[in-house]
Amino acid sequence: MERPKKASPKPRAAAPAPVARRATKKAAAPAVAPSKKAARSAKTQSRILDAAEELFSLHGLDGVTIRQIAKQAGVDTALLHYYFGNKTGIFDAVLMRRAEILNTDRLKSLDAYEATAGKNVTVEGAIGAFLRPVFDLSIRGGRGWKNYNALVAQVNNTPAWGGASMSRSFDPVVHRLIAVLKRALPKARDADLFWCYQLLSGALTLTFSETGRIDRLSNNLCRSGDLEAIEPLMIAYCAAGFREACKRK
Amino acid sequence: MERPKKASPKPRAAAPAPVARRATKKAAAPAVAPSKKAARSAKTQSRILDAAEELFSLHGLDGVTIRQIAKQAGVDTALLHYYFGNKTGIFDAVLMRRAEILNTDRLKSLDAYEATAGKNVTVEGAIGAFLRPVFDLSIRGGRGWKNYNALVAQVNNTPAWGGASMSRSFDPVVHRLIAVLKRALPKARDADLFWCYQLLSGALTLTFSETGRIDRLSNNLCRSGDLEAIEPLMIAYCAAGFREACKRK
DNA sequence: GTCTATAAGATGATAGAC
DNA sequence: GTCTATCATCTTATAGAC
Repeated sequence: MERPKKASPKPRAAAPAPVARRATKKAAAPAVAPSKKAARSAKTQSRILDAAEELFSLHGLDGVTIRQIAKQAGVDTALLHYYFGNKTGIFDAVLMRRAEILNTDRLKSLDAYEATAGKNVTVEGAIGAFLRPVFDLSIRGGRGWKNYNALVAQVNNTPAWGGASMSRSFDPVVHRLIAVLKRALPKARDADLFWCYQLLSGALTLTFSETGRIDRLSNNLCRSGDLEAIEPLMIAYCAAGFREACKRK
Repeated sequence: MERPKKASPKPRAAAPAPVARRATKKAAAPAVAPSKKAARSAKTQSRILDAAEELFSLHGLDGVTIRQIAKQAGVDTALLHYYFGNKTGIFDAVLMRRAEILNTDRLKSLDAYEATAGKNVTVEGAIGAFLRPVFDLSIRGGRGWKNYNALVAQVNNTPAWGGASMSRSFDPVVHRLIAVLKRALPKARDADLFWCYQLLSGALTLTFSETGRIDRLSNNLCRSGDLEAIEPLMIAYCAAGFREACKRK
């Protein structure tokens, strides 16, 4: 987003950060009202983020206007600025909202796998523990998670607003995955493990982008949205890939 | 690109298609001038497409304005409309320009491999024949090919302007690849082959998007642009993946 | 073929009423 | 907290001079 734009004339304090201000509210207000208002506010913000998430996942950061988001969320554009400051503020909020949840799930999954596998860590097991949470959320988490994953696929492949966001969100948990994989592949070179992860990452994000291309390509033999079918196949594919590519020298 | 825009008020004949018009030019013109002019025109169009290719590869269709393209190409915006009609006309022209070349190279490569391998077709061989042309062009074809490949990576992962374009450009040669692979994996189910191709496609396009993420993730142990390093590793990885995933039932 | 000028409208952002 | 109204700017696209 480094388009040559008018340098925002008045760089006033970006967003009033309503959540923070709520704490400083005068205590004279009725006991029930504040929490009720807060709940309402949280709900509105959620609606805004849901709408933004869906639109961004379809058209990318620059393909969506503030007005479109506001319209789809059923609120006024001014509210988006009130809550999130500007357009990139909305975009970042969309990305952060679910990243933490996914990271927590993945770390728990890897921890649990390592604990039960003990000395017998396998490549399939490690990759499965890494992939299962994101498949679970996409399959059972509702449309929001599907939209989020499709958005991540775009971010992952877009230089301008891609690399940095992905690193910030996901690098720690990837390092955790690599550490587990090293127990199954003790002779593998670090560089090869990272390269293999990149191949896994590309395969994963394209799968979640669900563009419908595989449907056309296969004459409807495969369906983009059929995540149940692709999950076990992907684990087998990537595990074999890691094993083979990491035995080279 | 289905943003709610003013439906272009005057749907006049899109582009004057200057190349076509050249043929109908009055023959009274001097013998040398027409071809000289044509060469100049072709060069200008090339410059425009080069600029558009680079900007689109960085920011996507909606992240680039006609003015930016014109500025980078060193020409006036009106010229872009003259040659390509509108913005999507430029985008399509960018995608088509190199697609044919790449497809031809790939088909030749697969034909040559099948001819020399005879009965001994291997998964590595087929995938190598499919991948080598695109790696060669990216490594030795200059910056234009790098930009094009990065753009394809975005298109591949963007639902709105993704699935259809990719199918139109690349489905035939993918079917050719699958046909060759079937000779190495005669027992594989068609659906599994298509799914595996999707995993290969995601890995391939992310590699060419060169977002710099792998550099950060690996603390500069791997470099996004180091295609020579990733090519043999990718062939080994994907071949092992195909073999393993296609033996399931 | 290329440029100047401009139409016609969309966009991000803000101020201020309630 | 939410809405109305609006600014200043940017956008695509076209007409017409040369």
